[in-house]
Amino acid sequence: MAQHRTRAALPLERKFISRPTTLRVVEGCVALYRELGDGRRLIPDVLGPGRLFGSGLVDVQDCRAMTLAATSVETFDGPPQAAVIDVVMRQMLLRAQAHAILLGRKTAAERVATALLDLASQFARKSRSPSGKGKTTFNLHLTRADLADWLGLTLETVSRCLGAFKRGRLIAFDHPEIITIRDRTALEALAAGNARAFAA
Amino acid sequence: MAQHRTRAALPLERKFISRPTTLRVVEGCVALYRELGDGRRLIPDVLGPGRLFGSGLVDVQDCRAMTLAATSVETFDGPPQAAVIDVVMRQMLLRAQAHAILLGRKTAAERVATALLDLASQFARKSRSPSGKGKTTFNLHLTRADLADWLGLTLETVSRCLGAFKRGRLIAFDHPEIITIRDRTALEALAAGNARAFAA
DNA sequence: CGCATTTTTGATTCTTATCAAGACGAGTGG
DNA sequence: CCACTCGTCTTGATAAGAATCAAAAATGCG
Repeated sequence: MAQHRTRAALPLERKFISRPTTLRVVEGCVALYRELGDGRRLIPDVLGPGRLFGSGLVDVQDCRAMTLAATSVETFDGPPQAAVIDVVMRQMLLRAQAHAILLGRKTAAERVATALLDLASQFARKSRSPSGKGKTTFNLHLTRADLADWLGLTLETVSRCLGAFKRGRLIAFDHPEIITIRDRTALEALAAGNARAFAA
Repeated sequence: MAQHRTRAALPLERKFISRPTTLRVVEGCVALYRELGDGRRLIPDVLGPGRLFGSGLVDVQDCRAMTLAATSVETFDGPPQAAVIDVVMRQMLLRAQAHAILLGRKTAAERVATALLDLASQFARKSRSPSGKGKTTFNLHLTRADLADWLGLTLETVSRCLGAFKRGRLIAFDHPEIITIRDRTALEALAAGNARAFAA
């Protein structure tokens, strides 16, 4: 599936990637983003380990990519195989459509719940202690502002939602970047649009 | 580019398409849509003549398609060529990302302005009279409710925006479905996010 | 010519954005 | 080790934008 590849080892902190190649996230987190003329910014997708991106794939047009943590990526020398492109594009499109629903028709709380579940699935640590059933802990690589630009909200609203979830025992966190999911069922109900609770 | 094709001639009015084939819009208008559990609905894309869609292409997952006017489509017998899929997917992804920005970061007026320009480019009538410079007239195949579901708004807000544009001489319409663009420049400025005017 | 659907318009409410301080944490230099 | 500072996060008060509720006007259809 992969052509000749080189480990690029970019332990960049919030550096920018603009080279025209295809890349795969090995560890860490990459966010695609676009800036409007004025201050507005939008992050259409957040990529965890295993996800592919690069020119001619995803950041079509004028999207840029930025690493949000100590991140390493592999580069592919030639253009990737057509079959690979197809699979990745399909996944991107699927995610884009799901995200469109989120942006167009979900409340703030529903958006944050959806985001938490997505990030948990991409960044979950395997260390689920014997006691923890369904409890997942993961590193939220995004700041509140990044989350806001991903979810079409403001950073204050994101913070309020996370606070409300914490008070409601859906999640837990001491450090604002290390999140534990305590009640996945409730989060999923929220994300799906059931459960009208937890206004920001 | 096209394989053996048959004119399917579906002069359906808001009928539903669910067959697993690849289709091309010949004339009329097709909207892809998804329904959430409760009443909420979202239209991720609206397709005019020339656009391709169908299974394994666009309405990936559980998107459905619906015709919004007397519409005819061609069907392709086999699966389309890989190159065709690639081009179409790329276009869809591009549009999806642009739409994500609209949904995530634009005001109601900006969204409606963007939609009008998009629809004008897809459905413009060639009959630009000698006097009309830049004036385009087109048939808005979508109802206000459809527009709302496309733009992540309510039908009332859409109606108010259109009314505001009409009063501001940006557009004109007597029949609510036949729209004429009178000031394309202003609309484009609005759509781009400049010009803070015309709150709903 | 009614009847049903869509559109417009108005009044009000709600959610979220905006504005404004603080609080917390990490890193720096004395 | 301790101020100091910068960036992020939290929290509160207020405001703006769009949703909701409600009811007319158009429009289209049988």
